[in-house]
Amino acid sequence: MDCPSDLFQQQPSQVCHFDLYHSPPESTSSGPIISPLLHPNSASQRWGGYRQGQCLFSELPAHEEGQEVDADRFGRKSATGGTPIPQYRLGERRRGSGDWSQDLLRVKQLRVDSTVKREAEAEREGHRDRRSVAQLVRAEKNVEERGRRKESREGRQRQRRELKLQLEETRGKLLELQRKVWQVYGEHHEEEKGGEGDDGVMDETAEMFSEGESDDHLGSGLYPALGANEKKHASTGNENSEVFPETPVDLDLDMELDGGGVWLGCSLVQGEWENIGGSEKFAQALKQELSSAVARVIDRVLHLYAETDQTPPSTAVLAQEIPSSRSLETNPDKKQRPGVAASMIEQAEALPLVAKRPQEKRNPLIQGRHKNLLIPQANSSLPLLPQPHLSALLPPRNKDSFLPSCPPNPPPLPLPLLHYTMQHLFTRSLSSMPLHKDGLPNEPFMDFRSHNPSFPPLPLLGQINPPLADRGRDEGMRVGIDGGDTALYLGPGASQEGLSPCHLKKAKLMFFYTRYPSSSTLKTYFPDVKFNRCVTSQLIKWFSNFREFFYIQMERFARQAAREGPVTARERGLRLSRNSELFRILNMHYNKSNDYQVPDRFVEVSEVALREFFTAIQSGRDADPCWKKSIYKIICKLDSPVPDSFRLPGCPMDTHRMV
DNA sequence: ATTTAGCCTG
DNA sequence: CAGGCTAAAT
Repeated sequence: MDCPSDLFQQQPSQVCHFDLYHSPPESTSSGPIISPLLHPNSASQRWGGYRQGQCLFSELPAHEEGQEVDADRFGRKSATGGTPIPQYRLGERRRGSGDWSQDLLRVKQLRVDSTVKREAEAEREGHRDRRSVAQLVRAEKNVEERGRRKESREGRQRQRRELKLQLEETRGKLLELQRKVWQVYGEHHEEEKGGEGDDGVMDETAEMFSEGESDDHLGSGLYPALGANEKKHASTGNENSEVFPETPVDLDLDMELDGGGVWLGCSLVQGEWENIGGSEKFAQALKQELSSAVARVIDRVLHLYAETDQTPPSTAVLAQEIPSSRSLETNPDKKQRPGVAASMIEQAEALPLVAKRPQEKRNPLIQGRHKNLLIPQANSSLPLLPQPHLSALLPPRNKDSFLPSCPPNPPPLPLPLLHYTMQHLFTRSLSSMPLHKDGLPNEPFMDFRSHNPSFPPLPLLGQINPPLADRGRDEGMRVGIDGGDTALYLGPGASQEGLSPCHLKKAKLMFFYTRYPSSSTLKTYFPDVKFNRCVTSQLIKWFSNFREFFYIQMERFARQAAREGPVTARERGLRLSRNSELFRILNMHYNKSNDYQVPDRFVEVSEVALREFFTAIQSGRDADPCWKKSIYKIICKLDSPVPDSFRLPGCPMDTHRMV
C-alpha cells in the first residue's frame, strides 16, 4: 500500500477549485482526503455516494432532480414538485391517472421534458441550442434565477458544512486509527511480555487528538472507552442530520476496525516490529505516517477554506470547530492565514506538553565491577544502566526500509507552518510512546522514574495550560505539570534548516544524560530541526566534541590526582564534589548559564570516568596507545535516558536554578 | 558505500 | 567548535 502522503499528492486536482456553480461536483469532495487512504475499502464507496449527493446539489436543486429521476422511472410523481411542468401535462394527469397508455404517454412526455431541461442547462453553460423550446427555457430560467440566489446562500453554507464534516470525518478516521494502533500494539504487547506501556500509548494517542481539537465530543477519557465510537457517531450524525438529513454519513467504524490492514498496510508488517528494534521502527513509522497524513489533511481542508470562503463566517466556523480555549501568546510569525490558520496553529501549539515526570525514587545502588577500591562506600550510588545503543539494536537503514515511499521530509504544502505544527503535534505525542520496555535511551520516562531518581524532574511549563495536561491520565503514567517543577521551553517554534545556538545549548544539556546518543535519538530530541545528513553529522560531531572535552578533563584531573598523591586520592575516593574544580569546569562547559541543575547521574558518571582514568594511569596502562578505549567502552554504557522534556523543541530551562 | 568514533588541528 | 582525516563497523 502506498503511503498516505503519496496518495495525497496523487489527488491534487480535487482540492484546487471550489466553484459553487460551474465546477464539477467532484471538486467539492476534496474532503475524503484521508479516508480512502486509511480505509480504501469502505471510504471510497461512502464518499462516492456522498459525492453523488453533492453533484445533485451542485447542479440542480436537489428535489427537482430527484423527482425528475423518479418521474422518469415511475411516471406518476412528476408533476408534484416545483418543476415547471407545462400545463398540458397537468391536464393530462387529471384526465387519466389510472390509464396505462396515458401513463406511457406521460412518461414519454417527461422524457422530452427532461431532454429540454438538459438542453436549457446546456444553454446556461454556454452551448446554445436553437431547437430548444423558448417557453420552457424561459420558465426554466426563471426558476433557476431564483434557485441560484438561494443556492448561493445555501450553497455557501453547505460548502462550509461540508468542509466541517470532512474535517470531522477525518478526525474520526484518525481517532480510529489511533485506536487501532492501540489495539494492535496492546495485543502485541500483552502477548509478548505483558506489563507496562499500553495505556501510555493510548494516552498519548488519545491525548494527541482530544487535546488538539474540540473537547466537546472528542474530549477527555476517550480511550479506551468503547463509547468513543458512539460518541463520535453521535456527533457526526447530528451534524449530518442538520446538513444532509437524507444522507447520514456512516463512518463504518467497525469495518475499519476489522480491516486489520491500516497500519500493517502502511509498509509495516507486524513481524517487523515484534522485536526490540522493531518497536523503534514502529514508533518511527507511526510518527511519519501520522504526521504527514494528518498535516496534509488539515492543510488541505484549511486551504479549501481559505480559498473558497474568505469571509468572516468561515473563520467562525472553524473557530467553533476548534475552540481555542487556551490562552496563548500570539505568534507573530504564524499569521499567514489570518484567522483560520492562526487559530489552527494556536490550537496546535497549545497542546499540553507531554511531561512524564520522573519519580523521586532512589534506584538500587549497584556496587558493581566499577567500584574501585579507591572509592569509599559512601561514594557511589551509580546505577549501572546498561543501555545498549539504539543504533546497535536497529537494523541498518531501518528507516528507509519500512517507509519506502515516504520521504522523511515531505515536500512543503500550502500551509507549511501548519504542517510543521502538526508534525510537532505528533512528534510530541508519539515520541513519548512507551515502546521500549527495556529502558533504551530513547524511552526516557519509563526508566527515568526508576533509574534516575536523584535528578530533579524536569517538567515543562511554557505554553502549557495546566487543565489540559491534567486531563485523563490513567495510572499516573504521565504526571502533569505540578507547581514546583518548572522548566521553561524557550526557543524556536518553527522548523529550522540548521542548528541554532539554542540547539547547541540543548545538546550540551543532553550530554548530562547521554554521551553517546544515536542519530535516531537525536532526531527524537530535536523535533524542531529539519534533519538532513549535514545536520545529523553536525549534531553527532557536537557530541563527539563534548566527549572529547569531557575525556580530556577527566584525564587531566586523573593525572593531577595521580601526581598529587595517590594516597590522598584514594582517601578521598576520587569523589567529584560539586564544589570541585572539575565539576565547575564541566558545568561551565555544558551548562554555561548555570540555569540547569547538573544531574547527579552525570556526576556519578564523571566519577567513574575519573576513576577509570586514574587507575589506568596508576597502573601504567596509559602506555598503551589505545588505553582509553576501554574507558570509553565503560562510559558509553552509562548513558541514561534523556528526560522527556528534551523532546520538545527549544531549550529546556530549569527554573529551579534561576538565581 | 555509508555512518560514526576518535584524533588532530586551527 | 568545525574541518579533515583514518579506522572500524555496518
